[in-house]
Amino acid sequence: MADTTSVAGEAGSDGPRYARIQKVLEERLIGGVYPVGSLIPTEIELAAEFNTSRFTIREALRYLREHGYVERRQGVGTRVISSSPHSTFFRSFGSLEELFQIAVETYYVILYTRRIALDAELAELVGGLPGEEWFEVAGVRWTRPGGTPICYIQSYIPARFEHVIPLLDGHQGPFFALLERHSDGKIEEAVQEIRALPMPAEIERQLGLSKGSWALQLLRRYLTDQGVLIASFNWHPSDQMVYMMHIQRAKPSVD
Amino acid sequence: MADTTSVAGEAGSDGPRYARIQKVLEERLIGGVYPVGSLIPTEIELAAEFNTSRFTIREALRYLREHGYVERRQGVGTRVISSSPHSTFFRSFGSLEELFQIAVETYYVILYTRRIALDAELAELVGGLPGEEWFEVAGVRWTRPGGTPICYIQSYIPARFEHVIPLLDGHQGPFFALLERHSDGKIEEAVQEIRALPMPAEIERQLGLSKGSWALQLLRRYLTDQGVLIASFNWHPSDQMVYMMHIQRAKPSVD
DNA sequence: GATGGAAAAAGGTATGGACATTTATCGTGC
DNA sequence: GCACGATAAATGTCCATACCTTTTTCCATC
Repeated sequence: MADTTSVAGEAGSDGPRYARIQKVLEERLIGGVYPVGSLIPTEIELAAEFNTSRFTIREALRYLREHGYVERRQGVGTRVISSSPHSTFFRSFGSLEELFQIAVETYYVILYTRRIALDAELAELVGGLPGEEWFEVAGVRWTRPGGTPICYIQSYIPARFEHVIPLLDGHQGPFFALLERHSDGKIEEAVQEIRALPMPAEIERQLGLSKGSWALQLLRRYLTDQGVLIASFNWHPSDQMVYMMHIQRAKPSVD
Repeated sequence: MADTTSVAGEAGSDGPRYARIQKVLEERLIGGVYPVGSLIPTEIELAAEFNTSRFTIREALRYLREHGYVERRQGVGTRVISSSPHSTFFRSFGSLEELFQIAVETYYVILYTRRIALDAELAELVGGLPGEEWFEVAGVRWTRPGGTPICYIQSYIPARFEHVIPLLDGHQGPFFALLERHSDGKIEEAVQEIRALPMPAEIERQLGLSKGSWALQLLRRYLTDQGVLIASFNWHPSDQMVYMMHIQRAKPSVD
């Protein structure tokens, strides 16, 4: 009866121990034993309950975190954020997280920069005045250098950031964000608006694009159909991985 | 000089040790020091090289695996499968892996089953004869129970599998595959063809679908525009996680 | 009451060891 | 030559322990 290797609430003895603990905890999360918003017991407590080591508990919790059940914070604890799993695919895809991923995990190549005068439509889009002088920066986002092109992007930068434009020509990098750090530590973003647009045919030819992957087709079609998608990226260089992203539609979609 | 906490090839001392080792190994993978197809040094060897423990090496290798650089097999070693990172998103989405994920990570609810006679178009689609008696099974795939509907699916099953049809009515489960295991161990698949179709409006109403997430919109639009997408799933119950999937277009798309 | 620092609590990182399980290989015996 | 078993090698799992870092709490001080 009291098999020392058994796990409370889980009779089966197949597979590694952390997997069984994982299942037990998952059931508790789904069943509401650990309500959304609450803190679950600490690693030490769980290790005591399941009569195992902290290592094993951590392996189980790793799964729960990667499946979107909990978030963990040093000094605080493990908080329940969902009572159901989110596949990586849908969790990211159904929210802004996916675009966040695209922003930080992909590769941006700038094709050209040019000085423009805002027309009426652009002025409204970027929050400027018609006739005002801005810079237009065009680029293509890739899955990785030499990988699959994702979308064609036009960004708009106010003229007061003119001094950064030379930095842009030929820029290639994992992402694209222009920031100015002022003496008081405040960070100002140069790129005001980024439009993801259907890729012009000539650019497609120029880049020698094969008829793209699903990712390209889907994303491009979505962005196209939505009209315009505006995204502004903010990057905090002081922090290793703190990115913030705000996305809004330029015009309400018909839905 | 010979700081014991430093890592070969990496001068910086910021962040945890495994993160620095991670970067060094990543550079070697990108740079071709560890060529694609080869086995990288074992955990023990790496631990010795970096003067650290196996735990730390494993943390670093975990990252490399999760980013698509290497695959690891017990009893064999760690093999290089790519010299560049693949974001989870694009790696899966750009290939069949994504649909594989959808197949195993989502939830299938069968709406109805009915007996039909093949018309000419269907006959060609499923590889039967016009007038032949088959079964049509309609269902909706969800991200999870009660989650987001992904697509509406019609499946076709030859009449000789009639005995399995009663099992289907009301079926709900993580995936949908009907298999027969013969006495010789051979496995035969009951479901011949699965069509992903635009969801009928009445079903949408019946299910009370909110205007869906991106995932729904994108996937549905893609499937719709492609006309018909045929997928056949094969499931090997003998193996815990061996799924095979074959996908082909019913009709050549215009591209 | 506001401030600052100490202390506690929690997860994060790391060591060193042990044993289990899987896989490939090699040799032996048939 | 083939089958089979032993063996070695590599990753997988697990333990006990220690210390670090972050966050919160709370108390003493001003």
